[in-house]
Amino acid sequence: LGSKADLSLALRKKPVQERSAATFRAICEATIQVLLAGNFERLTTTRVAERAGVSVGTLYQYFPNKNALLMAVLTEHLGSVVEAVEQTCLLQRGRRVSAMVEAVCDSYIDAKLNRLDESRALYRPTAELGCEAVVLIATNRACAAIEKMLATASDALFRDLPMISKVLVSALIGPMQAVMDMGAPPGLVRKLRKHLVALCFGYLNEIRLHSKSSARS
Amino acid sequence: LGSKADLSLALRKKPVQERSAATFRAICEATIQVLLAGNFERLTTTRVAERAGVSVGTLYQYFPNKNALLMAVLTEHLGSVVEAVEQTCLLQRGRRVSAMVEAVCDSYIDAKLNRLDESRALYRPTAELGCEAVVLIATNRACAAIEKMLATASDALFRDLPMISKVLVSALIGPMQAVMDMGAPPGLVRKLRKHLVALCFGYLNEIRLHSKSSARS
DNA sequence: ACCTGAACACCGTTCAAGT
DNA sequence: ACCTGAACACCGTTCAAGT
Repeated sequence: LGSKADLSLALRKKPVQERSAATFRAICEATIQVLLAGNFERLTTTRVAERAGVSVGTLYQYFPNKNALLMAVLTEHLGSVVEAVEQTCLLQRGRRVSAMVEAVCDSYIDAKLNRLDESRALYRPTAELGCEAVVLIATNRACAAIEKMLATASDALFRDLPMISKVLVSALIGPMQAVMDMGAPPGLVRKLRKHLVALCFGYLNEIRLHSKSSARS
Repeated sequence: LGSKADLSLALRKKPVQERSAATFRAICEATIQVLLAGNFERLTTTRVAERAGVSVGTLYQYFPNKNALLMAVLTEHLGSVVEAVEQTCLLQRGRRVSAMVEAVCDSYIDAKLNRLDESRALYRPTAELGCEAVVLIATNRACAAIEKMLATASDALFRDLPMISKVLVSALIGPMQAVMDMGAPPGLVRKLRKHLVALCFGYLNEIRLHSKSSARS
């Protein structure tokens, strides 16, 4: 037995054959089931395998460790959210800043709400080792999309768009998460929409290149 | 042996006597040491006890479980950050919004940077069970402080300050965390300062009650 | 080629026994 | 009053053996 934990998240087998693909999916779905059922601590390789109807050994044929199992599911989840944002960004190219901000905020919120349970179950262990890497990939994709969109704005010019997009993305995540932790009641979500738009729009208005500078400080 | 985990975070013994207080502190310090030394997975009750020069049993006289140990350290860390922000908020009462925003952002960033290593080591397991509760207490304190300060602003009026302060706090955490995950290089920190100010100021400018409304959408 | 499940190492937690 | 450390339950992971 190696003393160092295998931290690689790469899967051991891609669904090479017909039957094994079903097993693979069953394990992934069982993971979400177990996660939704109980606390994060209830997530046990044995329990997942049991729920998937296979033995532990089978699980370890496809995933190198428990974390990889969790990350696979998280990757899938984040991917679907990012995809929604990317779509919106494409559609908004050439529009005015206010339209862009509203559309992106809406699509982000909606994508999250579509999978509220999954998202809440998944964000508990988000800060685990190896998870940051996965989250970073997702946020980088979102940043790239937002960056390119903003570069095409018809009514504003920006300096340092890489930084601006990173601030926007990371600033949006916190309030969204907070609202979801409170169960995302509709009234609060409505308020959140308005405030996130104000946050983004106010920020962009503040750091955009002004022709006439508004004195401050 | 009870099958349910003891999730209570309450300490079992407050430093009742002279000697035991030293033991208590030793365990807390050992926890940070172990955390700073290796990965989060290296944090083991046995290892912490060993480093503190006591046996595992002694550790469990003071902390009901491993999580409580972690939370005690995190609480201390977050408390010091919040305290800095609270101080600044008091000092800024009655000032203009721009001054408030700059001062609060600075104090938040500085408080975090003062304990950069600790903060980075601590935020790995932040999303663990029971941690959210502790984080919530800290953010609620920060929100209350910011809310009261904003209510005294000389140049602006706000509606729904509870919501506004919550958005501000949770929006600031993300970008800050991202920069710290990158090691917080000075150049990036400088940029962060500017961008967080712009984020807060732009947002507040956007949602404050206007006398003359600037047309949007 | 894929699956099984007993076996191993290790960790959180306890408790009878020590001083 | 405080500490010890062997003991217990349980979990992640493996691997020889099965089909």
